[in-house]
Amino acid sequence: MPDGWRRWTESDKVELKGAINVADFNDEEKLGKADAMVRRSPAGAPVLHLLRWGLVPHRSLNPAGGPRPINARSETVLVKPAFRDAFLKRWCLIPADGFYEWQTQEGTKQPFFFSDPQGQVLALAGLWESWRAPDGGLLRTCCILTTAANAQVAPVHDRMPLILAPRSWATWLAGPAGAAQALLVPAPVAALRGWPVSHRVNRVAEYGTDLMAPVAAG
DNA sequence: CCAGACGTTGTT
DNA sequence: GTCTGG
DNA sequence: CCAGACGTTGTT
DNA sequence: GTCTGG
Repeated sequence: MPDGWRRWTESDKVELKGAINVADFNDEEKLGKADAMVRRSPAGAPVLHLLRWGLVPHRSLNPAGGPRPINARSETVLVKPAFRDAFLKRWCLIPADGFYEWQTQEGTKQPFFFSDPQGQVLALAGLWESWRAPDGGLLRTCCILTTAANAQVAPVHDRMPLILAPRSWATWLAGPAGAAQALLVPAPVAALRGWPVSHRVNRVAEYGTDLMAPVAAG
């Protein structure tokens, strides 16, 4: 592992909240001073840094008003103006205990939580942008890449985050010009486990690891 | 050329 | 900024 | 994605 | 029904 790197630790897991949740990533009190994401530094060495959830394009006039996409399709990221520049220059890894997907069943939506079978924190492939505020401050934002669901997630939903195994982290952060293109694929089938969770997860105000707890479906 | 959009998920 | 649509 | 709102006046 | 906010 290169200088400046470290694996996600248990404290990361605690501080970084459970899974992808917009409210969490935008709530500075909940995030505290935790560094939420790994990104590549200008010098090339990966560093931990806080990025805010929801990509604000560099050209944005009003970050509060315009779209702030939280997902970018890996299949089209290179040809979409909104993502192309970030895809070519600004990569990050976004730690998450897991992610939620919703299964549509006869008019209802059942949320599921997916995570690493050994409970390790996942690294999601992300892009980031830097936006210069009128007062001179920088707003750094990010989004994740999505890909087709693997065989485990597919029964629930046809899309899922792009998950990178530790051995691929360096390649991703080195940039998609090279082998990173090959990383834009669904996770291996054995890489995830999933179960139904409470509908409480639907409320962005709800927060905490208890949202990941298994419940009976329905 | 200019004007206007620029993203994803989902789909009863 | 850069792409698409007209 | 889901939850929750769904308005107007005036001002810069 | 459709839009915005999180």
